[in-house]
Amino acid sequence: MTLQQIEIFNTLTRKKEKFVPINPPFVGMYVCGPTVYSDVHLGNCRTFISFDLIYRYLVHAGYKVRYVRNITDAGHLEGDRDEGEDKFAKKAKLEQVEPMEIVQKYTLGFRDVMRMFNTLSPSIEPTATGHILEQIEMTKQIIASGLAYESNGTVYFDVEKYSQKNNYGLLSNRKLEELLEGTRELGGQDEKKGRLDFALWIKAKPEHIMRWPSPWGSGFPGWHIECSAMSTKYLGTTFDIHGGGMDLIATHHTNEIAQSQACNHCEPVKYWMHTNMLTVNGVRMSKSAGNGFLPMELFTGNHKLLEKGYSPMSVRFFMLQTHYRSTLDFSNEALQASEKGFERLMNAVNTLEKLKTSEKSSSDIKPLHAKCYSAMNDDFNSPILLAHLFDGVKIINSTHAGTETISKEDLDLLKKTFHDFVFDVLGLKEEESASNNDELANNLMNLILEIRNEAKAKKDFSTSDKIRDGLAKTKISIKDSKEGTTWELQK
RNA sequence: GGUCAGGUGGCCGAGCGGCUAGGCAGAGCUCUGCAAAAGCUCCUACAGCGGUUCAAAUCCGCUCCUGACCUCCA
Repeated sequence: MTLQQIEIFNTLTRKKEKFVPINPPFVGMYVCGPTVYSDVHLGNCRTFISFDLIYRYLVHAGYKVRYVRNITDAGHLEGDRDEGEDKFAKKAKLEQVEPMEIVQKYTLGFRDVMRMFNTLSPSIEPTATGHILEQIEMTKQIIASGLAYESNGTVYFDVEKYSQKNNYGLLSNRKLEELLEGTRELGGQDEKKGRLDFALWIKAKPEHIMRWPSPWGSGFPGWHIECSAMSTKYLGTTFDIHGGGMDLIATHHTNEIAQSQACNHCEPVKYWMHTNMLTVNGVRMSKSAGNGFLPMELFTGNHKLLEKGYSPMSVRFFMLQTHYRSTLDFSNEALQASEKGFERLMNAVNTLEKLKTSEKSSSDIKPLHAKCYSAMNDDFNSPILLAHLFDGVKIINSTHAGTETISKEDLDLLKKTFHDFVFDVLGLKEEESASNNDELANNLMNLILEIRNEAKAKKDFSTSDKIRDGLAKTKISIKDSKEGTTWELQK
């Protein structure tokens, strides 16, 4: 198929731009992944689900995407300013295990959650500890270019010197003077020369377990260098898309640009994309705020703010109903609305297979098909896409009810539209229920429904209603239609 | 304090100069033995105050409110 013309909101320019890959149809996309020292919370998941949508659409639109998402398993410190404890070491001490056991546990947990949300795996999922050499090499090159210096075993990036020839605050739209205002004065004992300088390599204290030899002694990499090193290694010195949460703009991505620029002497990224935050009662969900939801809590409903559990696909649908650059507020009501909406959409997808065709169509499917593409081409506007798909749902249900007609040709296009967008692009899927995967339940239910239909045929409605009410008490709902009676487990 | 986003109907959320999405909830009707599902119809909002315009939820100004970033966090 021909490539779709997509517009992407670029954080660099703060406006939508035509997406023109450096080397079409190939696209390189790097997304900052999780730091695996604890369970991912729902806010993290939102970002990865957003980029899953973006990845899926780019692939659907005909691009050959190399999608790289890192696993941060080293180098992050508690607290600020290159001091404090290593997060992994802290957690390991707490759980009395090796730091790498922490890494393993939460990496596997993260992948499980991503699988439940039906996200596609990245093409490459590199780890920080697997790329220590690359990070050391990059640090050496930055020192060689004169933009970093070693001080007592720690290597710092010289932000003020970098700023003489580059715009350090390019991505965050801040001036150096403004940034300097927000920092403290350096004390006499500081190793750093400048207040904004940040560490590329950090000297390990004696008790530090995760450490590697380097030209500057035994230590570990700084906070930001892993992404620069790994994106350069797998996508080149300049690549198409770099993504992450909006909270990474000011520090992490700003420093990433500076490092890559200092090392490779070119702008590392053409399009910077940032997803907005998930909020709870208007406040950002975060680990430090203690208002984080774990995916499993949401699925099971085992959380004090939840009335019930919600399935992974309902949650995915909930997130897709909001544009990735808007904040999304989390509430029982909103989740319940999404659950119902998702169900309606999936019911229509099933009904689609049963539709009978006519000579002529009473509505035109081609515009609907085109509008779905327009929605996604406009900076991946999934809420608009869903609105169009619900127009399609109405057509499907009306045709099924006999108030509309559809031709063979239009039905084929409608099916293709739904399959492409619901499954391939939005990444939604039918959720398993007892009604389609449990043979015993099926056999029992068939018998019960047969008895009920016999009662109905004899107009013995007290018996048929007794069966229906009894089933309802065990969370089984049944529906009578012209084609027969169906059943399903209530959510 | 600095920087930047927002404030849309009962709720969630698109739109961002004229055609006034969509989902959920609510009301009525059709279908049905009754339900459920589905269909049809109704409910029509853009924080406030000014201004620009033939025309503003959409542009400009002011006011109020909320949030984010500036410190680890997607």
